[in-house]
Amino acid sequence: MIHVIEEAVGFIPARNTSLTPITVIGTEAIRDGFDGTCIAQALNSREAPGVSELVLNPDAHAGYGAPVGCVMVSPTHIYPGPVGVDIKCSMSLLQTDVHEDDIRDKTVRRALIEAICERTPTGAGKSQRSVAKGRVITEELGRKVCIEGASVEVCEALGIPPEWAERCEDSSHRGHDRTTEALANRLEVLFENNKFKERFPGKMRQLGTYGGGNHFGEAEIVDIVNTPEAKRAAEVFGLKQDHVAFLSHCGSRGLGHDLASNQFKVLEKMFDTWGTPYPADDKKLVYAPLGTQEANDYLDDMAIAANFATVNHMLINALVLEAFQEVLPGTEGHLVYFISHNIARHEKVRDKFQWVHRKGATRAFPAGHFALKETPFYETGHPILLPGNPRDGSMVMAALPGAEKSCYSVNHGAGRSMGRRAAFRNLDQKTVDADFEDYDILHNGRAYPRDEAPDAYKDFQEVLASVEKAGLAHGVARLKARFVIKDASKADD
DNA sequence: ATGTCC
Repeated sequence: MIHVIEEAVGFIPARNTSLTPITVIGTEAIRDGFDGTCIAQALNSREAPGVSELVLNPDAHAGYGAPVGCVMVSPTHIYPGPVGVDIKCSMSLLQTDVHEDDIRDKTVRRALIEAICERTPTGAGKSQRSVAKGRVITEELGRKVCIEGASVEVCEALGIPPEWAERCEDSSHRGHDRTTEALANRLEVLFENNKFKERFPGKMRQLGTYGGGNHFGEAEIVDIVNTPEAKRAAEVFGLKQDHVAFLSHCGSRGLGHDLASNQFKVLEKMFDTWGTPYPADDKKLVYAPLGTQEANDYLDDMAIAANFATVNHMLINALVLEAFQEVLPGTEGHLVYFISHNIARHEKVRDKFQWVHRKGATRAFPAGHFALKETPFYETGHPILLPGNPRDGSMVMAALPGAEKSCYSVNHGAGRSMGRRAAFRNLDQKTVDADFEDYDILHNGRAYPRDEAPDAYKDFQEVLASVEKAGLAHGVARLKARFVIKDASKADD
């Protein structure tokens, strides 16, 4: 079914042969590993109205309507499902000046884990502990967070260095008409709903928290790839060889979840009212044609959730830095980058502006891309932050011109190889925990959640090899985990 | 992903 063009590039013909085929990135081992549901979802998504292009990345697996690990492009339609329920789920990396030798001692690492967990809790529904050291999130500030994202005023109110904004893929999102007013207006409409209004203060108190599932914080040792391009990029990114960097994965928490779920419901109702057929009979592929009220509302909700996710990440990084400073006084740190893998962006694809839905996919603009002109990364490409797993490491990459073939996108990590239920059934707790013991990686839980174990995910080296062989990006630095912060409430299930 | 079903 997958036709091979190069070692790690192939295609799947669309069911409707008048459509261009689905681009598939992945070596033979990766291609053989895609499950049937994932391929079916890719075919469904390809034939959905207004979709001009679909890319399946090596980390792809079955998702909500569209596969996690795909890129869906449309000049005319917006698709909430292929953005996902965790709007602007993202990665961020904080580089510290702490040397790896300074955290070799387990006692130091345990103290760091405690100091970080004290400020940035994990788990569903968790809010900030003691409102994270004096930070008070009033309703007014919460509104500003949603409307402005990481603006100077919001950053200053929350103790976030405002200069980190230039280290963001997008530090603030605007509404459907590219104004901030649209978001202010939309928020007023949302507040007319009593449930939203009641839940709003609680949602805002989740700023600076990780949540559950695959979200995590991880202390890493940086190992810069030994090539001239990698060294040059690492210097621009501000990476420090053999020093501790902190990698975070989280998104828009309960707010994004509520806004996304509500949009699915609203659009489904519209489809049913109008008798509009669902793409490939899948309700999860509901859409709104651009220019309609429904599309505008969705784009505004997406921007509000994205702004929240942005400030959430920035605050987590500020709190993590504070935690390091408490345990290791004098620690300095700066944000390397913050980049999403669950968002739709208006980008130039094949010479025209289109909505690029990245569902578990990371933007990959190479050096010289016009959109990077005003950023520090015009000469190198922006950092691409790819979590693998604690045992086998994570990776910082930078895009190559070849990324054009995947609509300037790469994967977002390793990708699941087994579902959560299968992981609980198939993986042995002792074996999972032994990995952490053997590799001397500490974590905050009593046991590591089996559904999040390294072996519940695909072979990260094979995924990375796919990206490199396809010519999409090159490695800049390897990240080696030293401790993990993660919701461990399901570890003993 | 998610006060894991309003």
